[in-house]
Amino acid sequence: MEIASERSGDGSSGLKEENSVGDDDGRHKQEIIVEEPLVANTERSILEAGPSTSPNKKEDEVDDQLETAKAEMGVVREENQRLKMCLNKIMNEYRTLEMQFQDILKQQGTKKNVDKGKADSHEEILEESDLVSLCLGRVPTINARSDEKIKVSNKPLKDDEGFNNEELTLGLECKFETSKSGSTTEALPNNIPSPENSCEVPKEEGGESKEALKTMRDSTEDEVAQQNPTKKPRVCVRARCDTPTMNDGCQWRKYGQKISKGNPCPRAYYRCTIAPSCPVRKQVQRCADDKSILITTYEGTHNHSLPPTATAMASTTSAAASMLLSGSSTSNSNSASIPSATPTNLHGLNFYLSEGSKPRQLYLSNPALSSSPSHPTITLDLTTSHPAASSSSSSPFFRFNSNYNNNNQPRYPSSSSSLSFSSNNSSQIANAISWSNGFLNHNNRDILSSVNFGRQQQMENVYQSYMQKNNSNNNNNNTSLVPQADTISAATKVITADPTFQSALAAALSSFIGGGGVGNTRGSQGCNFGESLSLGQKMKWGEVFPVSEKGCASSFVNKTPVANTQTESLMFLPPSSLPFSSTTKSASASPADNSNTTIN
DNA sequence: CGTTTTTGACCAGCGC
DNA sequence: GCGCTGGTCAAAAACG
Repeated sequence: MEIASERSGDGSSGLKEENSVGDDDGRHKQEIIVEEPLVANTERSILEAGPSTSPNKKEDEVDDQLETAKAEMGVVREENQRLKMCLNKIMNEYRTLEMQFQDILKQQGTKKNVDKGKADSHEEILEESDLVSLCLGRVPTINARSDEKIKVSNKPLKDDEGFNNEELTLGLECKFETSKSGSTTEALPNNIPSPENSCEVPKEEGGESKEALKTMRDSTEDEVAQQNPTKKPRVCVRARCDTPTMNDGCQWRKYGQKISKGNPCPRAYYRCTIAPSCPVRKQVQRCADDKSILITTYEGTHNHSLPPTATAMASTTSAAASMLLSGSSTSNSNSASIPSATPTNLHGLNFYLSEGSKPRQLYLSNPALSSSPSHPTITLDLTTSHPAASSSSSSPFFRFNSNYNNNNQPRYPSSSSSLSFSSNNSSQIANAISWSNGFLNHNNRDILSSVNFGRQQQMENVYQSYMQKNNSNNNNNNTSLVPQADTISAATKVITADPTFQSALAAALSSFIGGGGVGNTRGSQGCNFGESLSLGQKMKWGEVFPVSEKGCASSFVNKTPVANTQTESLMFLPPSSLPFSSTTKSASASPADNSNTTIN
């Protein structure tokens, strides 16, 4: 379309010729004009070539060539006529199909309205998303808007971009949306109830579908919170902690306490006191089954600057919440910083996250907590005793749980598994996480990238090294270099059952994400999530856990500061050892139970 | 004295 | 409409 227009602009004679045909459709003109400059150039070249021959012959030749050219033009005109008719036919068919499609959509929307008693927002949202899918796939004849949509389809998302960008995001997230209407090819395999499936599309905002769509596109829970305060996304963190609260670096003020049903332990309500207007709140409650597990639920996004120690958890929760908000987006490209990976058999949602040209993935395992269906909740499980562990993997280090995910079916094959905290054997990669969040922070303060804990095979190397280390410590030098599967499994259990390891890992992860620092909260008697590693912002596992063929590195903390804080790529590349012997500044995730994180 | 915590009351949403 | 439950408010108490 654009090429045709440009070329037609060059050949003005061709344009006149074409206009003389009497076309009544400008679009058709442009399509057909593509052929015209060639004819005009031919004529021109013929005329220009004339003066080199004798006058009489020259005139005859010119006349012949003119006649030939006219004949050719006639042929071209006929061809143009035929093309025009074809185009008209195609356009008519297209319009008919479009009308039929819209009728179908309207019928579906009407059904939904009848079934759910909800207002026009459904229909409008469907129409919008449908519009996007049509635009992305249609022949370039619709209008300038569709062209713009296609043009912006590769641009990074920005909150303040206009409607076009919003439509872009819609298109990218059509998997979630259209799965609601059952018209997508990549709908969630999960048996997710459709109202939940749409994630953060505010459902009860009838008549404000544009706002709702924008909310979804912006992928910030603040937007959602403003429009729909009752459905803020929540991020639930489960961690073993002996202390009343988990120190996440932020300042909290307790404003309430309740005994919730089904749990003898009271639930405490805190709100952030760093800024008076900060909307962030958290709930802290002990797990009823295992009181050593502290369940901290975060809600909202800080609207103020955070101390360094608070950025860890804030970024984490923001990332997780935004994952919920953003749902899925792109599915076909890999981040350059993420190594290629084997296809994974993941038991859970596979969230594809996109930060401009850097899509990343997050795999969510099976749902374990769904305490509040009205709140989209994502759970970061830093424990190993969770009941859901047995269903997805033996003992994953980390798990993300989402109450939107209702079965165990893998969603997408992993094209770029970045973090594989698999603790199972080679046939099963249970939890691969590519975790990033810089794009999730609407204040653009905490720009983080991916956390790559390597792949499943690499974790086996961890086990091997760990076993080797253990064997070495036990003066048992007869061990095979390649442990058996049950040995690996046993080692896995030992490793993951160690709360020190979990806390250290949590601390490391949080520190990687947030940049770690020194805790400063008043009531910092809790587990330290933010006050943890002061690691560099860009690290590789090979640096953190120095690769050694047989041995165990003495320290896994090597600082590798990076100047560019906007691309804090955290990659845990193939580890061949698991030397969790902490050094001075390392891994004090919780002063209560893991001030010295050493696994022996 | 300022800040935080405690705790009963109140309100809203939801299911029956 | 009623009751249950989760969440919040606000006054009083506690703390540093």
